[in-house]
Amino acid sequence: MTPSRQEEQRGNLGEAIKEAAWEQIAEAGASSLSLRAIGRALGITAPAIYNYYEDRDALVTALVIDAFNSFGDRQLAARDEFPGPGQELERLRATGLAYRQWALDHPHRYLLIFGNPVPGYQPPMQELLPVMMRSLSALTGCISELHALGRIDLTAIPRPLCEPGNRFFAMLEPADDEARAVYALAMLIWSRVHGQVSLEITGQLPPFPGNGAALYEFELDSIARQFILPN
Amino acid sequence: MTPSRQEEQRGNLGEAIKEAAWEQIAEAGASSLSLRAIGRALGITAPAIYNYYEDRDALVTALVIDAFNSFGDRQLAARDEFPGPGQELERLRATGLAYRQWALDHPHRYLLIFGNPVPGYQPPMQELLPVMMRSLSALTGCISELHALGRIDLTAIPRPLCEPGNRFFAMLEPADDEARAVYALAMLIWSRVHGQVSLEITGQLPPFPGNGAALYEFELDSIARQFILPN
DNA sequence: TGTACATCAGTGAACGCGCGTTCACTGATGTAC
DNA sequence: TGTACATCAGTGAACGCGCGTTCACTGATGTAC
Repeated sequence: MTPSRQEEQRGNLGEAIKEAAWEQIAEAGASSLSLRAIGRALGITAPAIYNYYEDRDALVTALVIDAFNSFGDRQLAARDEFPGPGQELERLRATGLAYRQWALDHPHRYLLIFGNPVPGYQPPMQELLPVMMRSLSALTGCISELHALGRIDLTAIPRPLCEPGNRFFAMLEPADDEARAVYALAMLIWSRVHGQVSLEITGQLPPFPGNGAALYEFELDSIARQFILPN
Repeated sequence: MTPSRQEEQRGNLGEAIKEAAWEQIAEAGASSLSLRAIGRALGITAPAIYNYYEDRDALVTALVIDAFNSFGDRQLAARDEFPGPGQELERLRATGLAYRQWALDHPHRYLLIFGNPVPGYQPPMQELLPVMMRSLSALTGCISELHALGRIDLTAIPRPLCEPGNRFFAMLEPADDEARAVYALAMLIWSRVHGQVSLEITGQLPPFPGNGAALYEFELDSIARQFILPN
């Protein structure tokens, strides 16, 4: 059954609303997202939006999910440009570079999902957690893969981080010490990468306005040197 | 001349306004700061606030400055607990630990100064830059000090980061390559430290809810191992 | 010590604004016979 | 092919709300003689 004209229209306006929302967020940040302003931008009235999203929070949730998916897609695509065996390090590096590049391309989306919480918005964690995990799956996948090849230097990862008994590890079904170490490393890498990227896109990395790339690549190399064994 | 009762009162209410503002920020974030709500909390009317701050932006600026100063003070005090010669590494470590602890103690102040920009607030950079620099002066001071002792491994710092010709280095008067390398290292450290701290206080570092300290101390050690030569 | 005056922190009403959400509606589109 | 009906996306008015900021004011406090 092909979609009726009504259904087509419905789908299109639903997307157009999100696009207008992103434009607003890019101009003034996520916290000043306004249904009335979206309506104005699209030449419709604000109540029309309720045909597409239950309320303002539902729209924000849709935006967050889209952002996570776009972010994850970009990293997975970059990783998959080095599909061969023996290219594990290249895959990790490509994932890291894609992480930063997506954030630079979409600073407001990055800040929406990883920055300050949006005031008044209560994120539906149950719905968001899987899509958030997926958005980091290229990174965790690369690390797991290297670990399977015995190339993660487990001795470089501090013991306390591998202990069971916290809510995150509880989600990984049968996790042994090694599996936990692998995840701990992924989070450590994430933390370093996020630090620079978040300072960079908020304009707070003063020394290197033109050299963010150099600092970032140095950090990726530092990570590889510190935790990954040569082949 | 001792302050008149009017002047005393004036000073106290000015401070009380900031305290009430911090309480509001702690509850709902900086972007929902409202003069009327502050008035309500203090049992005064909103226009009275205009006797103390020119407008809402001026109040936010005062809060930002206070936060930077409190943040800087804490790090400088922690550093100064190891005043002896030969305690340079302890000073650096104490500074780093104080950085995280202050952020954990005052997450909303940290997010105000280093997180997403406050929507609608245009920070007066000229006024804020010195106080921001001071808030990181414990870190930059420790690094300079180690450098003076020849204990910074300059070969570990990538060349591109030390090149002149960007706005930050332009502020440092007679800067040679080495001085630039020292600042570059400080910013690199800042970026790593900020990454973990910002994820931690926004509740996004899932694996280590109780182990943030362990990961953080590991990162401080990694920094020392990577960039600082043994005595 | 007492009186007249000046100061000025805080008031309360008002301005114009924007917001999310509800609700009865209308009018174009699509369906059934 | 033509007519009667059903659907439902979008409208426009209204609800109650909160906001920053202005302004003329008042009344307690402090000062000068």
